[in-house]
Amino acid sequence: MELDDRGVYLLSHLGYHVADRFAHDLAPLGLQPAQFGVLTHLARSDGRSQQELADQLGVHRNAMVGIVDALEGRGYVRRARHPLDRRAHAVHLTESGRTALDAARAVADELEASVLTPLDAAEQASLIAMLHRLVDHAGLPPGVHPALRTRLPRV
Amino acid sequence: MELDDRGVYLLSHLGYHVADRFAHDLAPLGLQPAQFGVLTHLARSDGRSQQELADQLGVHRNAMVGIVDALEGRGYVRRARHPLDRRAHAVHLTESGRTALDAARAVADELEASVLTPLDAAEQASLIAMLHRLVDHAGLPPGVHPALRTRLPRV
DNA sequence: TATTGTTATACTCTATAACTATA
DNA sequence: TATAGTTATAGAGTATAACAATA
Repeated sequence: MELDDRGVYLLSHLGYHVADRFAHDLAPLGLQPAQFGVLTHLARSDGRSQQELADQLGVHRNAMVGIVDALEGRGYVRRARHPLDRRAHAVHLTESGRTALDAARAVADELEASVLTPLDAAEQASLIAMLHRLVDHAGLPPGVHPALRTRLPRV
Repeated sequence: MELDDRGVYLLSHLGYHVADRFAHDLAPLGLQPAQFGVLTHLARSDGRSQQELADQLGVHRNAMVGIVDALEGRGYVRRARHPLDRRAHAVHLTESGRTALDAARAVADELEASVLTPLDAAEQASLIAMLHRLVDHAGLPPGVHPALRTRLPRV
């Protein structure tokens, strides 16, 4: 049995490749995958505290400081007073953050199309459905995974 | 479009998870993924130099020193004089190295079965065939991928 | 002059702890 | 006493450079 015939090998190989390409394609927008993750969460529910964001992304709150710093430095989010807890910051998506998120999503769509090119529409749907079942079975929490944790594109 | 519906997201999420579990399951054998990779290559063609092994695994020769050190320390390989080049070492798989490799392959088989449990035999074959096509299309070199580069199981 | 294996160094990342201000 | 955010520190991991032996 060759390495390349194992599903686990193919999955991890392809998974790393895709995560790597995503980080690389995202770089021109000044975004890292983890930062994209934060923008995504904020788009669904704005004004989260850093601790909440950290929990949702599966990172430590210490690391979230730097992520929010970077996003704020680019004007993609702003820290505001939290209405219920004066210890916490309410992190808000700005207009340019919204624009950046849309651009990042376009990058993800292009990558998706590029990676899945060899499959026709029915095959793509079938693949995604099967991957979904595997993810569910593995008990992986939605929206949180190690590739989003850090990772700069290597030059 | 939710994150979880993207193929690229599912692929990277699952890929990282599988690589992580493999490293974890391999640890009791005293092997890291990269070391498993070296044993696999030696099983196919014994007596390679460290430089050749480094090329095949996609790591730097400096890093191969430590990998071979670890394998030699456990008695899984031995460094011998290279018949053609006195600068180089010929790395040979030992009997216990062969045993360890077989055990590691069993670990990989168990992981494969565990991960793919939700799919019936036909679906598994279909998934693997599609992944194969995606890997080929992405131009990923066989037998070399980042997850095999290092990675200790996190406690 | 280039290459193999090796070692040492520097750099990056990550994880932990510690501090403050609130609760 | 516990928690949110922050900062500093230490530890691990990785990459780069430099060296001796040989080609």
